[in-house]
Amino acid sequence: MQTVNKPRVLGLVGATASGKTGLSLAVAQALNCEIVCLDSMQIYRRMDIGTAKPTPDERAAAPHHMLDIVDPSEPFSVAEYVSRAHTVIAGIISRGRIPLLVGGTGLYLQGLTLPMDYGGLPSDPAVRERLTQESMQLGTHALHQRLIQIDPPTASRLHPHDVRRVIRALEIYELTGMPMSAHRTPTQADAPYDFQLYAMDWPRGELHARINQRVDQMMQDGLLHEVQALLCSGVSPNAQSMQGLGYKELLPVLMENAPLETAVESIKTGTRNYARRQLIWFRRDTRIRWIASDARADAAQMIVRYWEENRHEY
RNA sequence: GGGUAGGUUCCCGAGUGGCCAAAGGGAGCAGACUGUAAAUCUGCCGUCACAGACUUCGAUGGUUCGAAUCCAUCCCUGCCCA
Repeated sequence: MQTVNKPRVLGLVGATASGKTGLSLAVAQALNCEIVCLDSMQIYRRMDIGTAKPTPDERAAAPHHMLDIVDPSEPFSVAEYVSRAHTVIAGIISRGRIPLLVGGTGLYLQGLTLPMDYGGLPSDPAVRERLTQESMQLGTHALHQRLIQIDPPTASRLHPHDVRRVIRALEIYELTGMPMSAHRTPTQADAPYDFQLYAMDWPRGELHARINQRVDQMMQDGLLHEVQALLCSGVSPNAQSMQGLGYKELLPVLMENAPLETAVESIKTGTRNYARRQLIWFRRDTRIRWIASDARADAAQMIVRYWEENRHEY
């Protein structure tokens, strides 16, 4: 393939609560890896319990990167993640060690894989704001109609209700003068690394049980206090970080005295839904090797063996 | 024991004679996805040999051309009185 001269990168992806962290530590120690967080919420400081961030002990087992890199009151984006992660990965490689991506944010993996062409185009707050206003006044359908005029291929690809994407498509046109569909679409061949990816496969029912259990554990560990502390420190309830699972559901409990039980219940269902979306996303990534339930125990050894066997292939 | 409000498809919950396999929501399942992605959005969701047929709305029987909707009896649940 064309991956011959590309640096190799290990990756452990998959649904929440599928056991990525534990496995990552085993692999990292066996191969002398440095772990790179691939998670859109663990990047935030002071959000430890709700994001199931690796503990200090776990972090001591191997170097971790891309954790605690932004303040919860600040916004963050894929592109920002990608550019910082590329730097981190390059550093690890230059140190002669192996980068091990660990996390469940599919879009971030895609960003690392494919150059984000017009994705390199920052969102213009003014344009974004104006389009958002328009969508509220004229309705989302009106914006979609406009998109049909300027960029038929993208308009037909996007559902009229998908405001977020319709707005971004319009934004790209306004900012570049070129419709979204006219920009070139990056392919797998553009990937800067040779990825070796794994994900843990679980029977759906078992995964759900693990999720429920994990949420209960988070509550016991003081998730409510964590959210409260964030609010007290001045983080706005509207902050992007507060949209995270486990955070957004507890806000009404703290601010409006909503019942805790139902909030916890909705964290669980929200997390289950999220896991399903992660699975759907990763399922279509043919590079990923799925570790079956019965192979879970030897997963680390298998990953290590495979890595070493392929060392001299190029 | 008396009174009263109810029992609807996995859950909540509309529906009070035909337009009802039955609104809506949730769950579940499938899918989309390029600068908010733990987000945003879409589809399916009684069964089947599925442009049609079949079985459902606590149970049984009845009224009617026709009932989840009306009547009778019975079973169960909440609340109030005793």
